[in-house]
Amino acid sequence: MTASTLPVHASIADLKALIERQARRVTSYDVASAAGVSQSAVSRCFKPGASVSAATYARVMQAAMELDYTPNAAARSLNTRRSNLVALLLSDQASAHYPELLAELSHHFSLHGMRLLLFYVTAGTDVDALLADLWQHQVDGAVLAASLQEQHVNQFERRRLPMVLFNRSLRDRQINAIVCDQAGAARMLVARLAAAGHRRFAMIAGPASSSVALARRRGVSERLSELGLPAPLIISDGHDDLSAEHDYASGARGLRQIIATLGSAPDVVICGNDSIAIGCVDTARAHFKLAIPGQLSVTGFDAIGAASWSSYQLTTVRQPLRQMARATADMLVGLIASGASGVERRVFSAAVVEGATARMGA
Amino acid sequence: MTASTLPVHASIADLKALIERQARRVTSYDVASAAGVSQSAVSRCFKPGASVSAATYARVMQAAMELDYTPNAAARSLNTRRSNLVALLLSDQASAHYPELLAELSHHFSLHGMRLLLFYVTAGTDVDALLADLWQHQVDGAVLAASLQEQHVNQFERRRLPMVLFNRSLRDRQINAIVCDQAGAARMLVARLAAAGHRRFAMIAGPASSSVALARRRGVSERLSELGLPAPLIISDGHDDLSAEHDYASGARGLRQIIATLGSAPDVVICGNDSIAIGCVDTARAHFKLAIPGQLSVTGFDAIGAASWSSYQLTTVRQPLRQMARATADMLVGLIASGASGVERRVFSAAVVEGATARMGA
DNA sequence: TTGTAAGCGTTATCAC
DNA sequence: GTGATAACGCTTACAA
Repeated sequence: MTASTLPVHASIADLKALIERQARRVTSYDVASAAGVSQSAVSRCFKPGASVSAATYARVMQAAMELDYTPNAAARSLNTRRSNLVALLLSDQASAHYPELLAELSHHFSLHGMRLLLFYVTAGTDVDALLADLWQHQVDGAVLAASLQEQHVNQFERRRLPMVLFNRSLRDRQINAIVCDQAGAARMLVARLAAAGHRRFAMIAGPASSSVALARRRGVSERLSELGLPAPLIISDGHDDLSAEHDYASGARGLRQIIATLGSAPDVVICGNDSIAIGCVDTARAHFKLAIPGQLSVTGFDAIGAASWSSYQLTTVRQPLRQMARATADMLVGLIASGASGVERRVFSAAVVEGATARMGA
Repeated sequence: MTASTLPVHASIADLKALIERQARRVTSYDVASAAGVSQSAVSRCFKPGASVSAATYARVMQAAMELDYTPNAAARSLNTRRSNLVALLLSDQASAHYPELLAELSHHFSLHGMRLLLFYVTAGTDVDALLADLWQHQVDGAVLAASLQEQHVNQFERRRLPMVLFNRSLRDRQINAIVCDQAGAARMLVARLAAAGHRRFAMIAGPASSSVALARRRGVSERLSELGLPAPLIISDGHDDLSAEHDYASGARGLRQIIATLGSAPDVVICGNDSIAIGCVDTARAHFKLAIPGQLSVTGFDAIGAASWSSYQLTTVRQPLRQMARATADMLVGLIASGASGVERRVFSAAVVEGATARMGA
């Protein structure tokens, strides 16, 4: 027993000292020599479905543990051409409106052994430089949750980098995407409001730079026209400075503008998102002394945390964000694994959350 | 002219076809052969301060462009031992309370050419597995913005991986950190409230698992005792399910519990964060019909977006989050560059935001 | 300034 | 099951 263990321990200590002196990393060669096997045996032990005898495996793992050995992802990536990295292109809008998105995506990708490399796309971002950096990192795929110009999206295709658009699409282009039917959600909301007797609609839309906001706006207009109701008065701030405070302020401003324009309150104000809606509700109550939903209905989108606060209990629309995050990971992982080219577009639908800020007939 | 350009174009097309056929990536060798230089010349052209003649540089860049060449970060990382990757360990608490943190960190690291690799640490996370994955990725450093056990933090030191703790610290340990003086902020708040005449204090603390929440709680208690005021009644939910809704609900529950325990409302309720405070304000108004701040003062922490909404105008405390993010990037980049070992701890201080939910004497 | 050649630490192919 | 050996694509002395 001592005869077999002592020499091993001695050599492990020596090895560690040697590695230290040479200021290099612990490699699979070190583990191999410590375990008395070949380097390729070590490599196999760290590959999930490889054929190694139990005895070899045990000795290798023991040595690896004693040396604090960890496989080097850069070296592996060089060889396998798989980095297990996924680029996430995120706008500050997306992260502001869907704080849980990131955690969900991260979670689902990690289930597949993949990690997220973060690329924030904000107003001042040099997208070309960002992409140049992105290509270098050899990511296996990308999730596009930021609005990019078509020319930039095209580069992903040219480089054959698997990608999935999240809640956005490109006109006249078939691209893999996970989306929520924003227009459909808006249409449904309009239909329910109309059924409950609302006739004079107004809307405070989100930023025109957001495809989500545009789709909601389109859905509202179209459905109203189909129902033979008058076109809504639509207010839209040109704000790209996306912060909850800004949205709140545009809700407040928007309502004032609507009432100034119409001369009186409409039946309902459909707001492009919940922050806007809350700003609208607060202004309606405090400034115009309107009872909600008695004298004015207000609705939002997204079902953020504050929407359920008892002061608001906002009538809003919830996207199945967790499912969408999961679908995004599954789709991208599938594309990466199969190298497939078939374009798929998964459309989720949103659900109206009946709160207490809109009259909804029985 | 044609004599010099035509052949080049022909060979570039051939080269692209060849690479395509061999299903391999475009390498610096391809660029070298297209530009008629050696591979190392190409490498130099992509290295910032290298010595290359203008003519060579131009031809290389031309060829690189035509071939869509991009340096391979994995290969570079393999021999420079620098990945330009920073691991960000994030709790869902941190991302929920500081939605802008991520964007700020990402921005400041990108200024140094570094990208964030995301590691979410949530309740169910297997931290050992997470760290195993982290080591493999050869990150140059790590930002720890999640609560980890000491044994896990120690592993970063053992592996000599530069790290910076964000808004947390380890008892009896000197570790590089960027923090905000939560206890100091709480003390200042207490002092101001006491000066304005508040005597009976209560607190609805955040989760005991959060070091930030604990520090705030400690600051409140200590300062009150120094002032010779009675110890506060402290309510704390054991909630680790961190969502804005949950915080809001604990604010509501907390106030009921406080009033039930004391038999009447205290002078002020200091809440561990803004969501809790807003829940408390709503319940005070709607359920207990208390005028705020007339009959009850309420304060929060963090100055989230909703704190400034006109229904609340919360008196709260703001951390200089952007500066802290910047300092984090600077510190970590410095540590990576210098291989330094000196421990530094930068402490930022927070500022009271005078809202309308607490009586603050002149 | 430019080219040659030796790594960096893996995985993969192929005999044994 | 196991061990040589050749990539993977780059950086970096060193020589020219």
